[in-house]
Amino acid sequence: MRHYSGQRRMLLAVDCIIFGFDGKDIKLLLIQRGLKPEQNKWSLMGGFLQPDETLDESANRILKQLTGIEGVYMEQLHAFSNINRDPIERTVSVAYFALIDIHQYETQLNDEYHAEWFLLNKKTRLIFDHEDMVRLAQKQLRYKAALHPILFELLPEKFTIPQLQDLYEGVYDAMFDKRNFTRKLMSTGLLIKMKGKDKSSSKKGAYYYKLDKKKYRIKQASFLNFVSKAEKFL
Amino acid sequence: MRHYSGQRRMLLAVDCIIFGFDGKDIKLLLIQRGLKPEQNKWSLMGGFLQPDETLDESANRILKQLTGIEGVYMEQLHAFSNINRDPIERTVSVAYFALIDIHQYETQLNDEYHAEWFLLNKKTRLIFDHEDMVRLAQKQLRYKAALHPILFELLPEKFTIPQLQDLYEGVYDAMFDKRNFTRKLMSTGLLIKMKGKDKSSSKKGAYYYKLDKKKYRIKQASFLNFVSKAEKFL
DNA sequence: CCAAAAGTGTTTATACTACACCCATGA
DNA sequence: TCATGGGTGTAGTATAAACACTTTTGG
Repeated sequence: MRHYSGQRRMLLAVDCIIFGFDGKDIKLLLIQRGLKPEQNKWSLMGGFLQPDETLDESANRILKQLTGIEGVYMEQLHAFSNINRDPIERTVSVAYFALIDIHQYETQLNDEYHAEWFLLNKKTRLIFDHEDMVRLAQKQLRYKAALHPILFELLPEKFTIPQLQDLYEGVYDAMFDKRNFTRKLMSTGLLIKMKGKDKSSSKKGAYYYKLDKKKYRIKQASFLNFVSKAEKFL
Repeated sequence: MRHYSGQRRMLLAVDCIIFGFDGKDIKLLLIQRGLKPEQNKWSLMGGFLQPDETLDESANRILKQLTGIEGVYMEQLHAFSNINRDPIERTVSVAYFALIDIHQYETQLNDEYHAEWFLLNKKTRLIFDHEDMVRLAQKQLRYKAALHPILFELLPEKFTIPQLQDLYEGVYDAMFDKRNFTRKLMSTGLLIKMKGKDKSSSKKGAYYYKLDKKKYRIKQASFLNFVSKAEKFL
């Protein structure tokens, strides 16, 4: 037997929700769709699953095509399968979300795709069910970041505590007490204080920190509690 | 335009990891596969996604075919896409996991499929990548149950605290202090004490409780802390 | 010298852990 | 009457929350 008979084959797509942080705000990378239908409308970066690749490989290929970057944090989010989600043809799409450091890559954007960073809360109309995908990704980001230290993926090698706090406050759309925030952060043992200071946002300057990468890899698999109960969900 | 051109269509399958609890142990519902290849080997219950259904609908249809039951807790787990996961033909499978009360349904099993309940830790060899699916489902069950009160889905309407504790201990393969466990449980406000007692497992008998369904629906969306940090993951 | 952001401690309340004895009953 | 499992309380520790002043320095 070479095939299953009597079953219909379908298109499988992969769409990437790409989050970035510019030091102040959380942003979403969108492209102007080249294909019809909905040509020139804003859309997530996506593509079709190829015969010789897994979904993970496909998502990484797509991310690389658009941004030129590889090896970033990426996880499978959800498969979307509404029958008419793509008006042209039945297509099931598996959404992935990725976290990248904007600064490292903003110059690498591939112009061919007319990509742009959008503020996450500035609701841009997207094609198909891409808005559902973004909503779910945002929910998942909050969920995950409340328990695991994944938001470091959005920061450059060197970062300051106030930057980190801005990031968490952006993700949860909430304000945190900086004393309690700093204490929690330090209690993880994940941060290493560096010599220099970042003076770009104050006269006094804020110390740079970097991640203790060894501990980071271990702790990713375990729970943390960055965010208080009430704030874990909106 | 009626179709996307130049893209290959593929088979999409849905496989269901069905967990049950018999009052003592957590079990997994497996079937003897009717189709070749691997005919007569044990397998998850699965099927192909049909043109007129979403993945959620497909998973529910498959569950109903096998067990006759509907309306149980079910969530999408993950899409599995290894290129040769099915040796016959490239097939991407979306796994779902379901929680059902064994007692309510054990008589409804459809004999056509030679279904049987297996102890979760008794490692039965499964076809394809179904063991990966089960492992991931088990991990997800632990993750979710540490934060949300989903394990009630495995119990009948009326249940006792010791049953509930057996259930949690089974899921986490750990022992909990019954005083602390009871206190945590009661502090959720989700349980309503009933008149009768279950005398099937002791002479004194244990009080029956039922869920406060209204509060349950609200709390499912929020965090709980049934399990201590150390035990959230194995 | 002063505006603006960085950095730092203490107190209180809540939640978690460890731990041991009495109760009810059927056999 | 006794073996079996069910039910209950407390004290100590750890974690989280609320809260305000001092430091640094470029302009």
